[in-house]
Amino acid sequence: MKMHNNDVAELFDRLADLLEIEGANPFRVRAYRNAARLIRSLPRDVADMVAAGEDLTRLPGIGEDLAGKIKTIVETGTLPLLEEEARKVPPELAELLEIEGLGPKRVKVLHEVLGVRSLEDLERAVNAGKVRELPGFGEKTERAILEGIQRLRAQYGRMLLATAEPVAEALREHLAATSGVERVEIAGSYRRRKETVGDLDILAIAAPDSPVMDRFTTFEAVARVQSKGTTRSTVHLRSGLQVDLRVVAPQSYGAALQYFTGSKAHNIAVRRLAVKRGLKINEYGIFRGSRRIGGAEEEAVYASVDLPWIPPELREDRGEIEAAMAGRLPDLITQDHIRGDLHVHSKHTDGRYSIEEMARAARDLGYEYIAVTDHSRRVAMAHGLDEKRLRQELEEIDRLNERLEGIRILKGCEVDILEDGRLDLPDSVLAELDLTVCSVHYRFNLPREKQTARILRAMDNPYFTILGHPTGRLINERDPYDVDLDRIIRHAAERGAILELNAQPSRLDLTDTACQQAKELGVKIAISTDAHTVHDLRFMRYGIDQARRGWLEAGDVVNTLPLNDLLDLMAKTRHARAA
DNA sequence: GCCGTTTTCGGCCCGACTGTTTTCAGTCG
Repeated sequence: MKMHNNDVAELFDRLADLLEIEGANPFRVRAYRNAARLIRSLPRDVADMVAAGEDLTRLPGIGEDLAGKIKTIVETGTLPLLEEEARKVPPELAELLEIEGLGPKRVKVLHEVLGVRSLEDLERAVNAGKVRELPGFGEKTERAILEGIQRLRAQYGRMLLATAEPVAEALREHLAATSGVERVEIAGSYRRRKETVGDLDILAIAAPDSPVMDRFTTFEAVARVQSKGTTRSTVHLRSGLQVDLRVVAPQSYGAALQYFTGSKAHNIAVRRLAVKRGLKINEYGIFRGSRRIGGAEEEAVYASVDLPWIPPELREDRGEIEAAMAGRLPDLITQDHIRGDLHVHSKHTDGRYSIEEMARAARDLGYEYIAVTDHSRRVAMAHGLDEKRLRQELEEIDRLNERLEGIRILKGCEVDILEDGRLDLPDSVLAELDLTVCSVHYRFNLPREKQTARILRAMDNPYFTILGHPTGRLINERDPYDVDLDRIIRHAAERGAILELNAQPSRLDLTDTACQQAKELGVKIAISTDAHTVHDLRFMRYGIDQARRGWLEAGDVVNTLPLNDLLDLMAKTRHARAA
């Protein structure tokens, strides 16, 4: 079985867990975790890189040893060191690290003294009153462990950004309306606009006598107060979301904002630069010795290490520091660049509104154009269009375009990519369209080779324009289908095909790193909402967030083009393939 | 385990909060 990047990263993470419980050198543990993180972010499979004889030690954080272990993993599917460690430490113990308040030291004690191996064992030990007798444990710890077990069992993983947003904004306003509060900002992965958030990190400037902490812990959505101090408190909301509030002094606000925005890897990289310059950066400011030299504004943190301010969406230590040093940070796309939406449905298939209603809603957003892309016949569940019904829709669009001012409706179709890679409608009718969004909706479980070949073949069709939701994933619900995305992106580059960044909050398909790779290979992206209602058109901003995380600039995205330029590009794309 | 115009050895980001201590270890972010 071929080992993909996630599989390799998984093994390193497991090894890091076991080493940590064993009490190994924490920097060694970190080296494995860093490697796992790096491998997950790579655009290509390390297995392919190994097969091609590439030098893996050129990757940051990968030395001779890890390069050798990667090679072993992709060639044998396993890692002797991991198996050896698994004999010393029961691998199930790693699960206990997920419990809030339990780290490697305590897990080790639980295992060695009480023989705990699993969540169930731990639960029994707590109920038998044995845990409180251990050194360093007490009754409160016992209760915290029980609660932690329950939360872990109820937990589904990280929350969609779009799900967290309403409560996050309500909380922000609640805090901002508190007396003595000068500024409030949500930092963390929320500010970096990651597709999911694990918790919220809120930062505030407040006068010393401000009741902001009380206002925070008594917010109506709070289910449980985990800790409460003068500068930091943690609560859990009813939705399950954990929220931290930190109160900082005005002269530290910028440093704190930078620090709590993260990512952790980005901060470590920035601080390393600071150390080289004899500076210390922490959440209170920038210091030379004990003397503060800045920290009120975030820009000063970057300026202190000779960098321009870096947009939060880029702060993942995926090259943004190097780009900033070289003065080559991207000029990231914004919502204002967007001139239209190239993937929307109407009530002719599974949408809820008429074409006219969708077009007017798009015009209200300030768009120049909207492409109606109803489903093709194969998607029977959505009452997909056959040739005849599609032609009727095209006639309706002609009539609307004559009548409607200020918006142009483009003729499109979300054409199903059949199992063998053919498109679901004959070329004769596809030729009448301005563009196609071609997508996979069935047979997600094809073997990788077949799934990849299916999509590559579809791209060769002269009427293929945009690959819709390229991996089919639904965040927290459905994994991407097994497909060689690297090959697909390369093929798109060769064929002049466009890839969609589907802006549905639960799809956000392509991922940030895939966007980055597409950009590097010169593949254009369409950021589209896949709207089924007029309200869904507003999902565009989540697509923009993701695009920014993927380093995209306006010039990388086709729906920033004025109408005529867009139509020219679509026509050229077809000629390129037909030739 | 990685890494290097201050180093091939000795560093590796750093502070708050909790619960258990009697001055601090463990955990978290």
